[in-house]
Amino acid sequence: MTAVRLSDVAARAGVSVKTVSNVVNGYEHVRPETRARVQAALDELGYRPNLSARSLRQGRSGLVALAVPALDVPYFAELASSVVAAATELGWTVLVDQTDGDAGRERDVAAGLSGHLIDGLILSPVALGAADLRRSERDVPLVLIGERISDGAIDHVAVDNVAASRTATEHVLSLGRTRVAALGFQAADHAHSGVAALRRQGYVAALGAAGLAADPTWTPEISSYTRAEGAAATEALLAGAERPDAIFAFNDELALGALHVLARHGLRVPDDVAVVGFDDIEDGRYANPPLSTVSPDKAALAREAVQLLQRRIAEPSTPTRDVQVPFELLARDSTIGRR
Amino acid sequence: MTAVRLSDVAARAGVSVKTVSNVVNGYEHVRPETRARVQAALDELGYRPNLSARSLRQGRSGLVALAVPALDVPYFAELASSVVAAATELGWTVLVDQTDGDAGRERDVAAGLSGHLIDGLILSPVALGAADLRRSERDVPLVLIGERISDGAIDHVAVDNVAASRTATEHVLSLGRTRVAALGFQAADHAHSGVAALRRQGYVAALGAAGLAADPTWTPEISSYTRAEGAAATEALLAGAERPDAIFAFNDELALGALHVLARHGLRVPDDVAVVGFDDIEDGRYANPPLSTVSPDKAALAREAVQLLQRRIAEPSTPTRDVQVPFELLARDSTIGRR
DNA sequence: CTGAAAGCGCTTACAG
DNA sequence: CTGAAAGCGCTTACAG
Repeated sequence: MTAVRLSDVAARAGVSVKTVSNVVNGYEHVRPETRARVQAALDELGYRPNLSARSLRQGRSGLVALAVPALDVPYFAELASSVVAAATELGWTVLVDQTDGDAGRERDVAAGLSGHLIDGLILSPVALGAADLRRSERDVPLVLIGERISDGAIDHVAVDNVAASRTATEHVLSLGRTRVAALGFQAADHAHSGVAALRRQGYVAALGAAGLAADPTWTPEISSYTRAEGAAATEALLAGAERPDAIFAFNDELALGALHVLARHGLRVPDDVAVVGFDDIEDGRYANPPLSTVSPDKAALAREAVQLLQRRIAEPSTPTRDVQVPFELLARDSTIGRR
Repeated sequence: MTAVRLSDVAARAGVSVKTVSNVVNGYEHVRPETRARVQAALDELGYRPNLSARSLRQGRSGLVALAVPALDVPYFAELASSVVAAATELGWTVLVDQTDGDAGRERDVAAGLSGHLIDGLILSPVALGAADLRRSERDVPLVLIGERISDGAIDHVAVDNVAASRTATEHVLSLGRTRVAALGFQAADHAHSGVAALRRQGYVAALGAAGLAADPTWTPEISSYTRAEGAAATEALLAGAERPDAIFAFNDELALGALHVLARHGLRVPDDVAVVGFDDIEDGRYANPPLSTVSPDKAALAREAVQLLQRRIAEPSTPTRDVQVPFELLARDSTIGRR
């Protein structure tokens, strides 16, 4: 709590505050011997700048926020980790915030985290649509991540969910499966997030191209993308008259729940039922059997989001961009068996 | 970027800045009609306080930091989620930081996150010992979480790792297993964290009480607590002359790696090998088979940490405390089979 | 290359 | 119950 101020350092070094500030901020034109004297004083006193003061003065804090629905959801945890890494390289400190997928929290966060504290925000929205976000009196540079809810009015980075979902469906179809259940359909009032609708679209398109129609009995509605919901929905599927021979889960957690229930029922994966997920979270790689999945390039997602934000902060009125990052289908044991 | 200031609101409402400040901060003695007029101006202008200015003035920011080694490690992700929830209840905003288990980063973070920006810090150290932490010129209230590296000089909250580890070991011994391997021993120079040493202690104690000795062939050294390491160590165990009939992994990720390899080798869990982990991460609940584990009360851990920090911030010189939170053994299929 | 001084937006004694 | 003014620690034109 010893609050060493710039002026303390200045007194010690026998120079003005301005000169100390110059040294601290790496300003070029300081005489070497002055610099050395100031640096010595800085070190002796253990000076560290007061960021509140600096931020008040400059109008920038060097803080950016990342807001995700939940930190304990593996996908978001992995994403957060990547974003923090990418932002740290730029010398930013990241304030990670948890919205719980709550519209109010998302709005608050989009409104600038209740204060002129952050220079920018990367938001993974669930509850809020593009319209809400545009309407909200934002005064903070914003980049949306992971959802194609943007209508072009806000910078946005995501994977092509429709194509990716179609690829996953085609993968199990190519294995000769014809009764392909989908886990992830949501009732209209839950489907704000967009992801559900987009992945559904890809699934239906792939079925259609194969001359198949989506069968409502194989597309149970679920309320959240958790293992528990995946397990419950799979139980329901298995209770039906005919058993699916493949399950495409719209995220890995749903798939892991499905795997759990299939094992409980003594069904073999993939022989009886093939399972493919989406997200490529680490859990899937070590599941029994290892989970096939669509792997979005999370590092690219994070990198692009941070770059878009940097650009937006530097030039607030630059045209918005919509960046797509690549994905890849990882065929593991849960669809193609032991290699 | 419309930067509405207190003085703008004051002008609009026809009162002084002081009065607006009083209303914003919920000061009691403001005449109701004045309050109403100010509130109206506040709403119309969409005023939001500048936190940098407030923090500069008050010396407090309302920000606390949580520093964990990695956000994408399930245990820390779940812990972070709990801490954020507990802190939010106090009206704090949490800045989550990732140290990568790097000593330099931990030191920086302990030194106040490079600026008088945060009011306090909850740190889950890996690389730094109590001595380092005490020595570092800290000027920020600090609470340590999860490791018993504290020597009483710093507030600390954790589970009783020795007792918990002993309980896990006793559990498999009580099932009649006698060749109990342990996954989690670390070479001395990796064992900074203390957790490895403490859990090892509990394991050895339980074996000893059962008249058994720890056998080096069943306690392979591992370098990190990941699924990959758990898998590799289990491969090594299975390559040995005699097979263990139980594995106690010092965390669930190691255990999940073990489960993966046991399945690959066609071994039945728990019939051939029982497996018990530590941490109770969600992945374990849906593993095949579901993973028995020691479950520390993470919510309590988070709550206590936040309370200790609140107390330390309010009274910087209050005596340090060492809080232990309860744990519970969850016996699931991986040790006791299908119920 | 360096200094003196203003001002970022807020809160808080101090008056009234 | 309300106002005028100082000051938190910094950066930045403005001089020299």
